Amino acid sequence: MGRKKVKCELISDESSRKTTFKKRKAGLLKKLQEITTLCGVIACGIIFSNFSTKGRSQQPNQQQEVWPSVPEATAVVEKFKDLPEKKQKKYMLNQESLLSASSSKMKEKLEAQVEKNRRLELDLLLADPVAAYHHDVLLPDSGGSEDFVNHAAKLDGMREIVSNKVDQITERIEHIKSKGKRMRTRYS
Amino acid sequence: MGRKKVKCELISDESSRKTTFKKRKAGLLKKLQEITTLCGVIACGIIFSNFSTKGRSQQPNQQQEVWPSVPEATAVVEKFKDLPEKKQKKYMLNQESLLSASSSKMKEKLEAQVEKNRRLELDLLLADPVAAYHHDVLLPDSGGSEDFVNHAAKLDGMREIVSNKVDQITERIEHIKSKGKRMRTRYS
DNA sequence: TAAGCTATCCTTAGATC
DNA sequence: CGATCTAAGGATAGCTT
Repeated sequence: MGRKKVKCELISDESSRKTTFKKRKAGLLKKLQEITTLCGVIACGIIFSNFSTKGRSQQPNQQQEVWPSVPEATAVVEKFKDLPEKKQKKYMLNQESLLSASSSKMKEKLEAQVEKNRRLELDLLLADPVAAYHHDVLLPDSGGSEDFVNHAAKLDGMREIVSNKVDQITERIEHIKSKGKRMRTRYS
Repeated sequence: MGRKKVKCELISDESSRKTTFKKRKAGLLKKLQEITTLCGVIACGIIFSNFSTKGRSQQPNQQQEVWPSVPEATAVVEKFKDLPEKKQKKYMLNQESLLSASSSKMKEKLEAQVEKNRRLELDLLLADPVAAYHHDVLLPDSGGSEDFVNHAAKLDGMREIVSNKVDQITERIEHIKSKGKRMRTRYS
């Protein structure tokens, strides 16, 4: 939109990135308001940003934008959390009946696994490299190109690690899938 | 928008209300995706609707639309819930400010804030962003085929998340590197 | 019922102050 | 910075298939 088309990628210039963020955030929240009113649905939106509010702030400050009011958003969030949990409980029941013949320790193990996965998912987000970028680059303030190079190097290393991890995961998935297929039917 | 302006109130005709909902939902999620990519922020959206999915469904079935993936949205939600209530209120954008914003100012004074605990947590995780995963991937196996199916599905979701992170990191690196060269790349 | 089509209205990138 | 303005690209209401 606007005077020029923009590529769908991170806006490099921080100033315009922040400006764009503010504008788009406003537009987004307005659209949330509209779909809620026009269609009679319940919705909420949560945005976390790390834009510094003060020029020389050395502290990365995490901010959240929420729509609609926090109480309402919280209610929606609770609702959202309820559904998946119920589904999960349902699944757990199936698992129990499936493993009923087995030791209760297996059940515990399964539950622990589910919990671990949940924790892991959260951790992955908290360790978001995007956050890391803000976190890191904002500190040295207007560092020279040296800082950027170092930082880039760090991220490079991180990417390599994560990239390898992706390959490992993919491999494991294939393994598990083939194993699962042999034992059972298929799944998408 | 479209051929005619619509009043900002519930659309009376259920059919067109549903159509509008589908269209606007798509637009909304797209905008979420865009602000995330363009501005490097973390966001999620949750929508509950009651539109019947099947032609002659009589039971009102509540459905949820989530962006991005459920695991990621869950993580954002967790993060949101973690913040103390006071802070939530402080950074809240409510409907009133949104409405009055159309005429003049929708500025939200957001003080700089130090999330020391969160920062520490981030630092720890950043030290080894994939440690948690590593720890987790090893355990599964055993159990029936359902386990494989379930596990594979989870890993699939996880891979998607991690894969996206890789892309983000790559993007960051390019951005930082170009910045380091003092060459502000233009985006067209 | 869903999928395309555009005329229109809306959002917003870039420029100014 | 933040508030405005404006040109352009985007989203979509009402129709058509």
